[in-house]
Amino acid sequence: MVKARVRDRRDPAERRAQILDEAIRFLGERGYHGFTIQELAGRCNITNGALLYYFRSKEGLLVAVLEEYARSEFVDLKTFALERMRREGTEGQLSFAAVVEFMHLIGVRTASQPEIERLCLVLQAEAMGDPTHPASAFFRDREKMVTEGFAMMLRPYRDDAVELARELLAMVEGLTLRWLQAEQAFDFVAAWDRAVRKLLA
Amino acid sequence: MVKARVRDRRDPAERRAQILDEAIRFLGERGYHGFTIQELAGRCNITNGALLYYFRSKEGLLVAVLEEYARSEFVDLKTFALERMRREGTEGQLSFAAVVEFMHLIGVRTASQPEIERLCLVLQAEAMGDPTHPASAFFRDREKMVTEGFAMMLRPYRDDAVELARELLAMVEGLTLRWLQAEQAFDFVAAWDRAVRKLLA
Amino acid sequence: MVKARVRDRRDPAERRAQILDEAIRFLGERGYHGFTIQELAGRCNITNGALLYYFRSKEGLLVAVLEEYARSEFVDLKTFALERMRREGTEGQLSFAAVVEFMHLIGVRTASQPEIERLCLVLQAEAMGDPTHPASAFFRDREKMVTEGFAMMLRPYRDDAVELARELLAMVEGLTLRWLQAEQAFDFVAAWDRAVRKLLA
Amino acid sequence: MVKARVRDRRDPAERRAQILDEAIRFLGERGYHGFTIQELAGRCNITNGALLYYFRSKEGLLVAVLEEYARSEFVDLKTFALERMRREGTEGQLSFAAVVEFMHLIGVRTASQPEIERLCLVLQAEAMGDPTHPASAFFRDREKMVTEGFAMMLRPYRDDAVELARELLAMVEGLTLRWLQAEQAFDFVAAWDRAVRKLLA
DNA sequence: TATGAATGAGCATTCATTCAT
DNA sequence: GATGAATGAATGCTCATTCAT
Repeated sequence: MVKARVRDRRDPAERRAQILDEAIRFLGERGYHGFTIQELAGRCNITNGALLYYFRSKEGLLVAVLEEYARSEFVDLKTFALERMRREGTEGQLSFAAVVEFMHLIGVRTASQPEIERLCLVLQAEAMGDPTHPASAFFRDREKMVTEGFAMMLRPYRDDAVELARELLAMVEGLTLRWLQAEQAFDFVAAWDRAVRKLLA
Repeated sequence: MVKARVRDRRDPAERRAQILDEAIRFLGERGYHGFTIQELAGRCNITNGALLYYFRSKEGLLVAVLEEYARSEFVDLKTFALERMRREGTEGQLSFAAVVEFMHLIGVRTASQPEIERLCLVLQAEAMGDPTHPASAFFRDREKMVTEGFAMMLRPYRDDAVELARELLAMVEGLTLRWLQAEQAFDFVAAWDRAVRKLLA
Repeated sequence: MVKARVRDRRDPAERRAQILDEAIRFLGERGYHGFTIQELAGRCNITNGALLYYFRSKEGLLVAVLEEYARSEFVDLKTFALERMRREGTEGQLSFAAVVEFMHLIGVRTASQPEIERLCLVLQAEAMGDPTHPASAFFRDREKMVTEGFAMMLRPYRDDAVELARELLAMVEGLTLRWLQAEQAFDFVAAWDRAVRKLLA
Repeated sequence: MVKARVRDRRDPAERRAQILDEAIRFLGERGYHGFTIQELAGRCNITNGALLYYFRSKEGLLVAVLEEYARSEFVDLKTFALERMRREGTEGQLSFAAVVEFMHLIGVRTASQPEIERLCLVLQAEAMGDPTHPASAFFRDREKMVTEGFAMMLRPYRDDAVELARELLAMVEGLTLRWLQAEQAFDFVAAWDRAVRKLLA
């Protein structure tokens, strides 16, 4: 309006990253339907026009956030798995000890990025019952991929790999939910490690 | 001319129930921010004015849905617990066998009302990061109540009652999430019973 | 809704009077555009349906209020004038002393019914610039009638009867406005009598 | 297809002024409760969204109009008073001749801006009986300020300064009311000057 | 790159009015 | 006479998106 905001020119990549970062937090708080371009732009100290210059639409922004999320997860976890397999000389298979360590790593990762976990949980829940939700396909695919990934890891050591995979995944998500709900009032990694031990017993 | 809606007068209690029922489904699909009074009214074949005649506001409707949910849960589970305690002659304490049965009952209940479970999950996630969400207080309170309730049940039999309660609750919610995500593609009750056995082992 | 209001059957004339009375107060507070049938019905402890049974529409109610107002004013003032003329044996003409007394009576009347005066002022202002206002014609006519009435009274004693009439009328209304604005903080009759003396000097 | 509104970009200050100008007229016609953002936008040939871009809400618009009104009145009248005091070398006091001239100036001002005067009258009446009206405080304060201002001016020359102030103010407002009601059918300035002479006699 | 004025569609809510009971 | 469920048309306001600068 009459604000006379100072024009704040920045490096495009940097700005994109800033928006993405703020978007993760904000989307995690409000969900896709509850957040607004306008307010997100405000949090980034830019105008809504500028924001839409980087992400063509609200949905475009969501997709970018989701892609960034998938990429970072892939990098962290896959890197670990590949690295381990190379070291152990096994091909496409992790030792049982490595599987346990992998589970632990998941816990550490989760505990270290509560905002991203919240985002994931909120969007997943929002998209769950609604096939028209722009994140619907993403989470349906992810569900399948991740279950199969876990099952494959466990198959050499258990007959009930699929059920076990399901239990482990249910536990991480359920525990994360309670952890965030309780405002991180308990030690997530400890709780998760304990639960893993029981489920893998 | 597409109008020609016939005035459709109904018994108030019946209409209220109809709206509530439709609202549970719709809220579970879209969440609080994603659903609109307009469309819900359409699904009920009434005007938005008529809907707001029964529930003074969007938030009022949500509260009514939540209250209905809490009431029905309370009736089902508390009834079982009290009945059991009476039969067993114990006071304020369930036998271990009854606790196991109680867990089973929870699974059966969950599997029998997927829409309500979805509603609960979606709203909980939506409200999680946002203290201004109209369901925020409800789920914060519920979290505490339910954790304490579980812990109390388990205390006579385990030293780690609180942690165990947390694990069990995380498991139901996580399993429900996956079950709904996978469009109920696996046997929920069996999966839950199996997980309970492991966690209580 | 679920209120179970007790059916409160009453004598029609009495009910009509009750509604009219409440309507004068409420219309005076909010004006025609600012008041709602719903709230007025609430103040009368009946349903909006019942209210519209007596006055077919919002506009109908306004007209009834205006008619009642005009009737009561006519009765009070005209009665005095006619009575005086009869006593003085003059025909269609008041003695100067009677005119002064008439002015005083107007002041007393005004001071005795602030709600009605507020109603009149509010509706008049509201209707002033808006020919589509349902009270527009009423106040246009009244303006003419009342100015001519005053001028006629004064003509035998003054050459500038029209201007004087205007001044007197402007003064009553202006004084009433300030009196109501100031929440009746000064003696209206005294102020008016004083002003009349000056203007008639 | 009736759309085809051409995007009409304008200088913000100019647009604001245009809206304010149109708002004064429209508010004066319908009052706060009777006017709609929608129709005002139509008169300005913009969408209601654009209008609310300049004034955040209906109430915000009213406040802006009132502020503009107060500012312009202050400038016109205070300027005259200060200028006069400077010329006459008196401090904080106007000569009696200047007071008379000041009254005349008020009349000229009033006659020159019927729309603004109507606005003021309509809003004042509307707000009079209703403490929740957004202009309520404004007119309550103004009432006090203006009465005291007049009284102060008159105090050096009269013992009954307060009563006299009241009479003068009642007269301007009453006369304005009749002038607007009668669609400006008489010479306002002449009528007011005449009345002032009588009241100051 | 970024701004910010403007649009158009949509949303929750209000309200006068109707009408079966 | 009176109730209250239901309608339909507004109304203020929000918001994703466009676009000239």
